[in-house]
Amino acid sequence: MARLPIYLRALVSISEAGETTVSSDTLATGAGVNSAKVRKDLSYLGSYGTRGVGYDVQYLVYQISRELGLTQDWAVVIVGVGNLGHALANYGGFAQRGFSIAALLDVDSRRLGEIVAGQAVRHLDELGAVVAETAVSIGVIATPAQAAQDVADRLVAAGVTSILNFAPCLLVVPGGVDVRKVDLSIELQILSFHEQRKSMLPRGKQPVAPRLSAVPS
Amino acid sequence: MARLPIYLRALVSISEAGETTVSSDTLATGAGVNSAKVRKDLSYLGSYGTRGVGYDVQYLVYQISRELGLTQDWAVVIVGVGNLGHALANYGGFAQRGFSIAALLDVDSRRLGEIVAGQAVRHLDELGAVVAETAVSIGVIATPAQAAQDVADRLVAAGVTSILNFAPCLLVVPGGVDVRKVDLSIELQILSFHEQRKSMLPRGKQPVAPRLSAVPS
DNA sequence: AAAGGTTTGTGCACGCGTTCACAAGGCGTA
DNA sequence: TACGCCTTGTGAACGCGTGCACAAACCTTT
Repeated sequence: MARLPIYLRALVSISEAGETTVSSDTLATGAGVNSAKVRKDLSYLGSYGTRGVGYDVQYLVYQISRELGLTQDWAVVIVGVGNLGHALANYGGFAQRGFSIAALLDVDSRRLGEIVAGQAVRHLDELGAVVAETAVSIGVIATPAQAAQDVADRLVAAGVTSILNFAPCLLVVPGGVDVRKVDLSIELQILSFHEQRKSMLPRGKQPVAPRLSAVPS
Repeated sequence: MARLPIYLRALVSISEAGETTVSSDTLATGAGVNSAKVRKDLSYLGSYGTRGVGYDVQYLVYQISRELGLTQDWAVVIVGVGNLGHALANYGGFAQRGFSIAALLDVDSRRLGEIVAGQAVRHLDELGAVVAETAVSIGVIATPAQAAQDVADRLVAAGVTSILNFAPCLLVVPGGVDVRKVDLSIELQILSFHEQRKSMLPRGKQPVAPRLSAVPS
């Protein structure tokens, strides 16, 4: 389930607050969901809470971590060391959760050799070697859209079976390869949609300036 | 619908390829969904395709842009100018789609005055003034988790009604305020989950190193 | 004008996820 | 030990999104 990481974060927060046990209702509040949903989800992975008491926080953290595969370290390769690639490489949340950056790759010769987050940027052609060395199974694409499909093909060819795609385009990959997409501008467009709905009925604030030509790319 | 931005991107791509008309099947392929879903979605917003031909690309781009509120410019304020804030400020995809950055705010005195993407970083205390000046309705939170709720409260107090949250935490906001969450490490954890499932039955690659202590924060 | 091919629009049924509601069960207290 | 409180686990119904399948409609060709 996609909610397990949310529960995990809430549980860690609760654990840091000194609680040793937690009810489904408390956990649901911390995760922003329904308590019945929490119980169903936890029962799905054969959980063991005690009726009348709740769940043991530490035990639950371990169980979810194990289910998510976080009891192991995963090697990640980041392709594309632009603004976003820099931010991802320097983002501390990865190492904390057992994701180590095996390499930073790019094709721009001006970026090669640059030290980012303690690693030298290497050329994309070294992808095969990197994957072979460190058993990389997760690739992160932080390139422009037009390069993304080629990078994805290379990742798949090198044996990477999970891809996190930040490029604003559709990737086609063979079966057995998981792709998750994060598109910043789509998130903003969805917010824009809601803003517009809000400005319909109630006399709300208007946007900065109307535009007549609406052909975004 | 949350799929409209995807259709829009596919349509723009198709338009750039020189096509003036498009069938639901072609659009579905470009968006990675089912053709029936495309037709349902488009009919929902009172679309006008012609049977036997398809949809007029330009007209559809305009209709979807209007529905999403992209015929207007929206002012966005970015709070937190760390690695991620830098990347967001420099990300070209925003301006292209009618989102202009009204201000970059932070509380770290060392960052104040720094020029990022053509703008000087201002102090978070100026939020009220910024919102009043430029009618900001969308706020982006790119701060550490512990500061996120406070920033969200300030945004709401200043009149911002849509928030894009990159901080890994749950935000509580009053009704009428939309929050969308983007959590990079959760995406990786979901991929980790799938990787682990893959390594179960088939004798697949193993992760770099097993970890015994699994208490991410 | 008529026929054939193509594509939209949509009624309908299937399936999944969500939620309610309650029985089962543990813990504390007397 | 018995009683009452609290919380889990889950059966069942509800609702929604998805996809199928087909009629309606348009264009092209003859």
